[in-house]
Amino acid sequence: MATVAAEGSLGLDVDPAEVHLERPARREHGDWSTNIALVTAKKAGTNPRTLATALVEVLERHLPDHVVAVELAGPGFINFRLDDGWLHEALAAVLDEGEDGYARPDIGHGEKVQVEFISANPTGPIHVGNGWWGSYGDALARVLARTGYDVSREYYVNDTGGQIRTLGMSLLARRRGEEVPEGGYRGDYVTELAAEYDGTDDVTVAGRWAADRILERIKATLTSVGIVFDEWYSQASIEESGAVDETIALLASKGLVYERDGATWFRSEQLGDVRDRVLRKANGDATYLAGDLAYHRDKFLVRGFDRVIDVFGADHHGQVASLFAGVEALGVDRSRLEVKLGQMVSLVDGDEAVKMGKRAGTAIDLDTVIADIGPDATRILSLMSSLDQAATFDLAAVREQSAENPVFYVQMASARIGGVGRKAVERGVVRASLADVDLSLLTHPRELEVVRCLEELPEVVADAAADRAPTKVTTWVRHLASCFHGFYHDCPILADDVDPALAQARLWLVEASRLGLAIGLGLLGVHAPEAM
RNA sequence: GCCCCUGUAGCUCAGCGGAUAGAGCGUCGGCCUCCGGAGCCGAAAGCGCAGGUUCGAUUCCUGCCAGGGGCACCA
Repeated sequence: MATVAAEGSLGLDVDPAEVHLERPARREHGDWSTNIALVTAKKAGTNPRTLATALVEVLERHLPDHVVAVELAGPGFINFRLDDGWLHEALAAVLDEGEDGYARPDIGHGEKVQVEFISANPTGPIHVGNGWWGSYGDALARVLARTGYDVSREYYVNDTGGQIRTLGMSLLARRRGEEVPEGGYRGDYVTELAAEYDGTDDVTVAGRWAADRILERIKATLTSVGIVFDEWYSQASIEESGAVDETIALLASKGLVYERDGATWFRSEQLGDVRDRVLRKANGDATYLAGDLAYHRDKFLVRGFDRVIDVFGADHHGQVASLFAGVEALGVDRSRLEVKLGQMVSLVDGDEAVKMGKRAGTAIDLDTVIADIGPDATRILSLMSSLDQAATFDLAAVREQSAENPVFYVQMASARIGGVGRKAVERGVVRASLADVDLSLLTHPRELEVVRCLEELPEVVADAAADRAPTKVTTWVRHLASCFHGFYHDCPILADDVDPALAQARLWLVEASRLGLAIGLGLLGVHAPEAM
């Protein structure tokens, strides 16, 4: 606002996309800062410092609300120093809007978006990577839901095809008390399921039965870490509905399909893929790609999602170009599809590397990790690094040094907040209504730091949504916890020598902290315990 | 060979166009008559290499080096 007023009176030609009003990294650079002189000087035919000096003079003649000083700094930044009043107003706004209303920027405008994630084949327990990418998908969905998107979470169940027959074959072998043949699934869970199976010897029937049982286990595992879905979409249902044939026919009608060597091919190369792909094999089976294209046709053209975000593991990178080619071929603008690839996750346990391999049954189950370090630690750890980072986690460090775990650091803040509430009750202190409390008594640097942090949350949430990066929320939550611990350490709330009016203001600051933590942890799917 | 991701403090990770690059663990040194010290304060220590774009690059572009992943009529 200040910059707008200034540019008006000087008649500058500014590019709004380049001009930023931001919080400087360093406190001594003021509360807010703008680079307007830096980016506009060349067009104005002058140098940044000269232009900034002129702008500062204009601004000093009519200071905006709460601004007490405007300064030229560094290469041409204009820094604004505010009185504490703006922070008190910000705090009041946080409390006024509350847990449901605060930090809910509408950037989605009701756009209908589907987030598809995990979608692990129901041929065995899900592994740690699924859990990591699942935490991402779930948190992203929560962030999008908070920022005005109409979100649907979906798990695509690959309950058909060769792998299901392989699963059935493995199950039947175990039931006969034999070894699982080469290429089959050898995990102990197959043996356990075989003992319960009393159906026919048909491999598909046996496979389907086992897949159903395994899927139930997967659901239970995911539920235990707070990951839930709106839809479990069956691949078999797509094939059985005839949608695959319809999709191939649709592509054929556009001249994008041809026959060769007995198979049906998709001309994906002309749409950006590295080569053409098979849709129907010589044996008559549809390929995974054909089913996936039918599935995406269903997402965009039948169910009408404006946007689809697919979260895959990096090991599925090879199918991305084909998918984009297919979506475009179906007449859907490819910008409506986003594919997020989660890099591989590796675990170590002290000095020992933890093996990851699925068919051999040596993969570390997500269940095992959850049982080891707990659901909250599992979730927050998986949301500490970005999806693009091939992260390594040391189970021993999280387990044995649990007191030093970041989860505990954040939850400790939550527990301390709960402790203040309990202590207040114990001492008969009742929080007065906000209208009767003077928040301007909050002048301690530690108190103001907490407010500054809380004030940033709406922007953090908006950035997390726009960048599809829920990890930004994790960073913020840890920062808030840090600010709160500092405040808690230096600013007694219920001690005898604290002025009652100040105690009231501090109680409300504690409440605002609780609220901020609840919003942040809620977006991450981590509990905010009142006691530990 | 081609495609994607990553190289930031001893270790694990944030930051991703701005002014003196952050956190946790580890190391070293302080703080408990006080609401949970599972905390707080301080110190040492870092942007793989080389060009380019820019007023300004850890951040964007190119090349190189190193690591991970992918290139099926499997899913």
